[in-house]
Amino acid sequence: MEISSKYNPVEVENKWYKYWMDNKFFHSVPDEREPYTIVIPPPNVTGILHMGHMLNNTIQDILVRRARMQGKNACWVPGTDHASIATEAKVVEKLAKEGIKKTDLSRDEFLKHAWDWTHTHGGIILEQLKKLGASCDWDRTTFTMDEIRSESVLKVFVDLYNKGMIYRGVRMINWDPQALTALSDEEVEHKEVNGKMYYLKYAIEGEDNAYAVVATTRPETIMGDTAMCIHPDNPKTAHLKGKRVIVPLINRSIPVIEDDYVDIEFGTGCLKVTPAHDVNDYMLGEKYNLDSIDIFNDNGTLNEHGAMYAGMDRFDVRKKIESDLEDAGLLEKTEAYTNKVGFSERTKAVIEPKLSMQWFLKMEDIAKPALKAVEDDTIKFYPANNKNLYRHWVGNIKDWCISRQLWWGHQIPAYYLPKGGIVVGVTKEDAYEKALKMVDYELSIDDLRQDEDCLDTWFSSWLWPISVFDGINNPDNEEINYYYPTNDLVTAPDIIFFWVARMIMAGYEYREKPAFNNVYFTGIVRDIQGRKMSKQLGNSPDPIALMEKHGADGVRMGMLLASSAGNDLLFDEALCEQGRNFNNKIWNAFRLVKGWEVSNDIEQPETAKRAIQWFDNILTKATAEMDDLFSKYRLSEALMAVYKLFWDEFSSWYLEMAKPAYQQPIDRATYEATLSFFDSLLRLLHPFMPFITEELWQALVTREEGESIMFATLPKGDNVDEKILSDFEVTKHIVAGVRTIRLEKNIPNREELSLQVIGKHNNINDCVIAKMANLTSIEDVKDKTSGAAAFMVGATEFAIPLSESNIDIEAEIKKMEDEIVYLEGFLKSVMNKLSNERFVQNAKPEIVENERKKQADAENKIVVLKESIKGLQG
RNA sequence: GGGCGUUUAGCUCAGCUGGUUCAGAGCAUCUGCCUUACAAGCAGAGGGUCGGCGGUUCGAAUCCGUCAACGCCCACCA
Repeated sequence: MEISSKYNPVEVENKWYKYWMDNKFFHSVPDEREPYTIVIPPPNVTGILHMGHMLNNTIQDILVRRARMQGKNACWVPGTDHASIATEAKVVEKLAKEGIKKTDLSRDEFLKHAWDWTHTHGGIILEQLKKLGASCDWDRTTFTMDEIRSESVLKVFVDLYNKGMIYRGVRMINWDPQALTALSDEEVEHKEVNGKMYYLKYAIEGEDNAYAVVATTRPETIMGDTAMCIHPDNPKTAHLKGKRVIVPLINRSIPVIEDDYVDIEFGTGCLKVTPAHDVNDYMLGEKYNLDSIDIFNDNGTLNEHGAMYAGMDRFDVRKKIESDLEDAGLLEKTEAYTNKVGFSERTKAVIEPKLSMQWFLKMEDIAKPALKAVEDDTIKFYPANNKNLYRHWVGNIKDWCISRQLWWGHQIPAYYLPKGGIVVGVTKEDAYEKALKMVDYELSIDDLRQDEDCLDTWFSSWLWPISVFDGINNPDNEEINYYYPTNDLVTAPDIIFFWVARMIMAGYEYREKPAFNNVYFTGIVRDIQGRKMSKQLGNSPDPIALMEKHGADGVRMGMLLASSAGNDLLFDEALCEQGRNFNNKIWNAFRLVKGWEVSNDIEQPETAKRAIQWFDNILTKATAEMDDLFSKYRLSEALMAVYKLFWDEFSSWYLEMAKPAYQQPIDRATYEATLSFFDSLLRLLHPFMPFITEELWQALVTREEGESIMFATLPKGDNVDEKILSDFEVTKHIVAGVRTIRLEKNIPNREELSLQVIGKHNNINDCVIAKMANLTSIEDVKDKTSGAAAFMVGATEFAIPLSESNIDIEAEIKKMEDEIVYLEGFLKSVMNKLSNERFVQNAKPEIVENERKKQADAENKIVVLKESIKGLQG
């Protein structure tokens, strides 16, 4: 045999990807067809492919390929994200290894390093996606910091500023002491941490040996205390009213204030107030006009306000101050305590609340249309329960801190004037022109000083569905008008706030249209034990290695099999094996069909006619099922439907029926029908498994250069003849019945048998039964041969006369008696229902009718079986 | 502390508005097969009190209540 019995994906996959690229099959330009658009969630420019990307992009590719095969003008736009914090951190780390400190570099010098890094490591991930078969329009590859995208970002900033939606102000923000930047609320993860509750003794001024005890988790912040707060109605602390207390160790006197913010039940009833380092304390500070003492440097060490701890790290101070307080007799006790601590989503550093001057975007108005769109299903979420999450967040939205103290990103296009004041302009020249109109003094362009900060990465990615078509800079260009709104967005639910919600807002703000019609939220890829995949655990397989081992098609299928809609996915490499096995199954079915010798002179056997008629219907039915499943984004189930169609219906049933006898040629009509079925199956499979389907589609019949299954239209799911299908189900049961008897009686398949039918039987598929079960005859009889092995399908009994050695009358009787016992139990439950007057009165007529039918069938079967037993015994 | 979700076969999951072929699928398991496409395979089989309890109903995996376990999101209790 010249074709290997094992499918070898690797070379096949490379070959066809190149073919698709060479022919520019992924490229889309606007035309008269209906567009279908997806924008990729841009991966970090210097990132590498992980399993989450694999899942996400497999799903996108399935959707895009399917749309393409539905005749739509499919456009999947790829690109990468500059990932401000993550990339800057990597570059800083790399420089550190070379002994270079970021602070020793100028902004321009640093950016040169960052661009070098980006050019060296950038875009690797896109190359990796090609291995997966991603049919992105690579000619459209964009980057959030390329010229068009950068200009878009700056324009939007200026526009929002001019509309009064962007403002600058001092607020309590989340400070990342490692990345040395402010973060938005969304970039902070709150986690439970086992720590201690410290009970500190604050001496009461003017009283000897009298203390007010404060419970705190952060003793290192006492140097920032500017008040102690009690509840006005708390009798336990009433004696402190109007007093002052002394901050331990540093002996500074602070007032006792009263506010009902304090929880009487919690701790000691005394709260230390550190306005510079706690959001609540800050609010108290505002309310009572307290001083704010910032005791931290930006990197989390204490500054000069930290007194004897100046220069030490905040966590070292916590340890040190504990023993110092103890030595001073000012630590009453400590207790184990669990509280929630904020961590930087990127650097994992503990966040420090910090009072700081930052840029903010007002969210209230911009959020309104975005809330409505999801609420009224203009934008549909799959699974829909994410709507709750979305509604809650968008409904309670706070202003977005958009400035970052980083260099890698879009520098904020705001310029400070020498004598105070800010101008905002896309370019320095724009800003200068504006500035000239504002000031009454001599001003040169060099007098303008640009804000040092850059914008949050998400401030560029929220424009993505628009900016990739240049719809910000050229709002009326052909592409944006054609491709926007995009159709589907496929993303992980953990960026619903970061990205999805904000894209919807930008969509309405700048296009007055939804950014996309549907959002498909994938699950999170976990390992088989349900743990998140992480570098630390080392439980994330290398996607490239997986694809080399099982083929991209196999891995795609493995991913999808595990990802039932709306659930996290427990990835198991065994699923890729299942995918690979399926590839092999398809491959071998192809080998069989291609191995047939075709003859024009043979008449088409009846079996083949029946098989073709049946398969035609079941194919159509499965197609309709898949259409329905796709419309609900239940891709995993759609794959399973076509999997079963191919493996069970086509391979195990159809091909076995259509197959000519050993070394015999096949008739032309059956051959053509089989090729046509195979072709349809490959089309249905193509979105899931692009490579093997292209390989076989090309080899199935002679194709022209430049043809591809990518553009073959999908089969239509029409109405089917249910009678043919249900008749065939009975046929299958009869065949299975014979096969079971062969197994039980140890009768080899090659040994021919005959079948007796006792009772009603539609003999339309008898030729099929004979072929599939290797029977010489099927005949209606009144009484079966004594000792024949019998089985029932419906109310009809089938029997196989056996040779002497196989007859076991006892066993036959036992089998039938067991069946009778079961049927009698069943009958009893049916009768219970039917004898219940309220059931007969209240239930729908067809339900009652059905129970009657069940009763009749069961009674009938029991009669047949009893007769049979009598026959055997007699 | 609020809100949401999940709980069905050994595993991963389907089961829409309560009643037909409602207890299912794939994988895994077991049995028999190197049968002339495929042992990465073929044929067959077993396996579940639908998380617990209570209620509504002629009838509940499905509706209601409650409890439990797990998961996620949000929130300023030091």
